[in-house]
Amino acid sequence: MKYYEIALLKSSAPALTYASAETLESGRLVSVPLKTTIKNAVIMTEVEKPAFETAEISAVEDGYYTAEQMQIAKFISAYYFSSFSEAISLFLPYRRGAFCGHPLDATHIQAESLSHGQPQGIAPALSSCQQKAYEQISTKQKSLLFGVTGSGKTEIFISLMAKTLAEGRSAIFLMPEISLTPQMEKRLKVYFGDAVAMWHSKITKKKKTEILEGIAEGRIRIVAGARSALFVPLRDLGLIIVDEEHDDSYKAMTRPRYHARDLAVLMGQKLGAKVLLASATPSMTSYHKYEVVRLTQPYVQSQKRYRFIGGNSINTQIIEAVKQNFHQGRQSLLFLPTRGNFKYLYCESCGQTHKCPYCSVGMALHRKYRHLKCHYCNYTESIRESCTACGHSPLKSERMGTVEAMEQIGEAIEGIVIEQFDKDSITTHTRLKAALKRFEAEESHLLLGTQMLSKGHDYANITLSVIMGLDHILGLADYRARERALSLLFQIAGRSGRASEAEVIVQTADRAFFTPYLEDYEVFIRDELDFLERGMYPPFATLARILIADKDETKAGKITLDTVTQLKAFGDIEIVGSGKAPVERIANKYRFQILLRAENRVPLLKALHAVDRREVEIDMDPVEFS
DNA sequence: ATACTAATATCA
DNA sequence: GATATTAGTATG
Repeated sequence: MKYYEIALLKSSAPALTYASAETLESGRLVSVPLKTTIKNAVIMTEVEKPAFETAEISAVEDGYYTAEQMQIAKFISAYYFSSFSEAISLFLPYRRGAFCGHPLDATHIQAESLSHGQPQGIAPALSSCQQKAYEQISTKQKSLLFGVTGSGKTEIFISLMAKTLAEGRSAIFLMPEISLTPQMEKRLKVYFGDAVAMWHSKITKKKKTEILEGIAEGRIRIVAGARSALFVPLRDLGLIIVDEEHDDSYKAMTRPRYHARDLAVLMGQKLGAKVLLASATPSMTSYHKYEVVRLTQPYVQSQKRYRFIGGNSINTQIIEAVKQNFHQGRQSLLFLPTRGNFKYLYCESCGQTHKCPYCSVGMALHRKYRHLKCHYCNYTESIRESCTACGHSPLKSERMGTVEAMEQIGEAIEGIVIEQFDKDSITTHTRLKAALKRFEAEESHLLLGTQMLSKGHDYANITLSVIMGLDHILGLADYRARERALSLLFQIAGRSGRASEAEVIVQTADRAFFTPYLEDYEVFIRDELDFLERGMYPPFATLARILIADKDETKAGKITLDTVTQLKAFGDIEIVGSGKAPVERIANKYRFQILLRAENRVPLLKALHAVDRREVEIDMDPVEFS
């Protein structure tokens, strides 16, 4: 009998020991009995016969994790403070393919796939600028492609993928959002046909099984999609592209709290694959850490005129601009960071805002559904006419949202058709496609929405962009507030990339912040890196956030204090702050946080591995501080 | 994670 | 005192 430590899949349980008569390698997929059920698990290491009773492994399954997958999972569990089980569960195991279980022979695949008659590997023609960038990228293991919207990054991506395939290797293409996948799928299919598969959480189970089969047989060689596409079992990985690399959606908000961009870089190094990060508004960290390849000359020349206006809601200036543009038969875009009618109700008499009973945040007004809704826990209640605290009536509505903006503009401009573009309205793939199709066909005239609008590719014909609510982002207690506000402005302005002339209206009280940077994001990056260096923020330091949440406020407070006390013993880390989280309560749990900083990750990891992790959640390299 | 157990709240 | 709900713990 041999004894093995195993990690259960899809579980947070610690390593357990099982017996088997067979010799099993690390990474092997098995099933084991636990309590009354059979669970999937992965072999970690062989161990001595333990003192306690052991059960026997019930079956050896045909899948396995490679040594590299096991090593990367080990890294994830150590760096992002998850169990090994949780880390390895991110990955999909390899399975014996159609080639009798032998590692796939690269030349074999190529001959196979080319014989299917797909238009594979025929790269697009590149402009001289694109060609230059392509060549620069080719010589480097990893690099950052910095190019404005409409500078033709996609052609470079496709050329790199074509080259990778021609070398008999495979590629992963990451995008920050599922909503971006359809457009990219269309473009990739033209060049790579059935060798491309899209992968994200909304792909059905059946489809995923099919794709995994295709991967195992070597038919599918490019996987494109959201974060989870990084973990598919492609063989001979030669290229990982992370598009819109600045986007915070790459950071997982549940355990393991990994950053897909950072992990892509690590995996590329480990697997000998090229890594390309790309953005029109690169993150400060990537700009600082990686070699920058610039794609300066826009593919399509687009002149932008910026106009700054005051106020904090739809005003005549906005109405007039949209109306004029509409009457000229052109399309507009309007961004604001709030959903519904209003973000909260405010009592002018006692100064209270109407709060969710389970969270310490205001209830948003959704007039259409005749209710108030908490955007943190989704609790809803009927609309209040008077203040809960003092009875004063009526309540004042604050911070306009998408629905309210639509109503006001719709009333003010006769005949305008507005497309609501936020997650209340775009709930499915079909709706997304329909909205974009209507807009493309010019059946609608104004795209009005939240963050969703900033992502994605060009919306054909937009000649006017209105950006509201940037001051709320600029005012966040977040060391990246400036970056977030400016990159958002650039991303939204970039949506009108194809129009030869476009106006951008920015509603802000802090015009002085934006003006110096409008022509060139790189000017901002240099200033901002200075600012971050002086303030000792990433990339010049490493941050970690500890989150404590409990129904019992006293208990949560005590855990926070105890943890702080424990951390004080470590002289080489700084406790930047501790106490109540900015959102004190969510779903009836009281939230506390501790923010830590160190010169680099080493002392931080050392200290954090000493704290009791049963009652706290550790978030390395946090991007969210609420 | 999940099944099982101990502890505590709820109730006739 | 019995039963429902919740919190805690071990799982191999």
